[in-house]
Amino acid sequence: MSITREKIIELGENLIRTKGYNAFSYQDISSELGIKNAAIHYYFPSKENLGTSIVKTNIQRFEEMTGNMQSRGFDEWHQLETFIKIYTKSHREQKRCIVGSLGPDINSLSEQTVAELKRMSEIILKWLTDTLASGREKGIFAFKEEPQIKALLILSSLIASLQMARLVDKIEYKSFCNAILEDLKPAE
Amino acid sequence: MSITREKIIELGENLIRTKGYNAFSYQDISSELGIKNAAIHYYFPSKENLGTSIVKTNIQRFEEMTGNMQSRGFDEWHQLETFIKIYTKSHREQKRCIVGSLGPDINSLSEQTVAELKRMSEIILKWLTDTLASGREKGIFAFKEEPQIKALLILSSLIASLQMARLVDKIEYKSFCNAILEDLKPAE
DNA sequence: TTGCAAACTTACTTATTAGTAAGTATATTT
DNA sequence: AAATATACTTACTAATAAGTAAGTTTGCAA
Repeated sequence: MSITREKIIELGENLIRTKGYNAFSYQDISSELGIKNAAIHYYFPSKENLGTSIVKTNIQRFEEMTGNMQSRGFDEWHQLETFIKIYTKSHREQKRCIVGSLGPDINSLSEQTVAELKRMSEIILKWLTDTLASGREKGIFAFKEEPQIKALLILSSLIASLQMARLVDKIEYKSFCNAILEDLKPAE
Repeated sequence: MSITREKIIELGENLIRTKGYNAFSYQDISSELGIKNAAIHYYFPSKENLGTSIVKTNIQRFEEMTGNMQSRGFDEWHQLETFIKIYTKSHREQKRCIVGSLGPDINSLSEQTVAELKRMSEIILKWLTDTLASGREKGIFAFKEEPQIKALLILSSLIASLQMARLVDKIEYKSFCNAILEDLKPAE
């Protein structure tokens, strides 16, 4: 694949995760890459197109990660820990996640992009639900709620906390993430 | 105060909460109200100005609500329940809250608007923290975490769940909110 | 060496945006 | 009756947006 194409996707993702979809333009990308505006249209005819491609790339990345963890035999606790690390990394880099960045803009996104975004949310939520359920069966996790509800609670917390962290200064993000894991620990 | 001014604020708030700050224009408001673009500039010279006013209005509304609950002697459980009702109402109306709508866009908002938004987040978080802390002292709530962390967890969940609800179809929002309250119930 | 495709640039169009300056109608005050 | 303030409209400007059509360079294949 083309290096330029990959750089556009990477930069576009960063712009979405920092400024937001409607606040970035092809100019932001072209000036950063030292190319012309039309060069981006060469790879991605429309902005919708670029948006959709970015989401698709993220889905792929997520599925590779979970696939890897499962094939390496990570237990559920280890898997959840690894998953949460994505968010602590995002927090360090002052970025949000793709779902948290594009979600707010669904009313101004194309059908295709929305469809991919929904697919991504559902894939993440399904993985988290399954991991929580099988982890509880094995006694690794303990929680009262339905796995789906618990998954939604955890995912919501992670997504929104990245936003909140940019608004409320004194957040200790690590203790926040610890609290999520701690809450799942079975009583001795 | 002017009725037109109030209508502009109300419509602006709705647009921010549905489309997002960068996706709505003065045109959206003027065409809806049957006035000209410039009429909005008469009341709000700049879009930043309108944004800031909308946040200020929301802060006022929140402080009136909490003030009312306290003066009427609502206990902590009742107060939290009422607070959560704001979000179930938003969910019914397919809207997000102001913090959840503007938060994603802080990198493209004016200093003033960001300052007011931060103030709003801190006011909400402080109220929630205090309510959780005093509720736990009275035995109304039970939770392991620091009140501030717990407040952040709950607020994050509420904010993000409004976003998630628009992405993941099968969410039962009521059970989601129930789970938050249920989690705070002391063991018998 | 010619032909052709990939990877762009140049130069543009069209649409939309926030914002402004000057004018107008209406009601209120002096 | 004259002056003034309120609440706008008309008519625009300047900037930026996405997008396009046609041309250019470069490397490779026939």
